[in-house]
Amino acid sequence: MAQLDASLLTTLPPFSQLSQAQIREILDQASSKRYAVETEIFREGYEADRFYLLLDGHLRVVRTTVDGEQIIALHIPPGQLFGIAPALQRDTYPATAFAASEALALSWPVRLWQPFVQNYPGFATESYKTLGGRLDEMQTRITELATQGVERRVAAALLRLVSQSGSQVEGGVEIAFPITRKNISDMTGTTLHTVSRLLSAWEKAGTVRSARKRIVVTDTNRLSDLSSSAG
DNA sequence: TCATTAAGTATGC
DNA sequence: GCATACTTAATGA
Repeated sequence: MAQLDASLLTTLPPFSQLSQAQIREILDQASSKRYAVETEIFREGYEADRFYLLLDGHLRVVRTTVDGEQIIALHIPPGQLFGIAPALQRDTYPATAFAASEALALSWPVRLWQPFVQNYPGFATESYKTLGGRLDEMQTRITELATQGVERRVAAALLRLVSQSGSQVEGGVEIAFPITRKNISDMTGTTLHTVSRLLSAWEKAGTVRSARKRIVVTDTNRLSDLSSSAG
């Protein structure tokens, strides 16, 4: 898109090895779109006609179980590719993506995936690194679900959120998008009540500070202890 | 150890 | 003032 500056992409891993001319080409073929909070970007099971790059904001990627339960698969921070079904040899999206905060994304038609992979050095390897990282995280979480107690899982989830999507604030690091106790319970396989109790206890202990839809981790080391040992 | 039920308060359009 | 977010306690698997 003409109004987008090429410098938006030069620092991002999938494009960092490309010339200005190549980045121009890529931008010229992109559509950019803004998404309001809680807007659906694409839906699980639907034809994957485009792939995306998140420029700003955060996404929540959700899978729906047979009985209609929503499981939060992961959150995506700015700068990452998403909806890259073609990289998985899929023609439908494996999950539904929502804007967790107001978001801005570029997208391209899937038919450009192969040309991108072939023509742009580093694009493929960086894309697969992104996918690999997500796979690692999801496997870690499955293991946690099966083997660890709720407190450890919630502590680990908060740590991942602040490390991937944290912003520095006075006295700690805040999760950079609105997140509810229900959201956290949907990530960790517990209930919003248990998450609420844990956060209340941690707040009393000085480990976190929270308000409605906002969570600040004030003692990362303590959370780290909780996530790895009994506490 | 944790989910569920239930019954309340707080917060924000 | 209503819906949504959150808190807390009690009960029981």
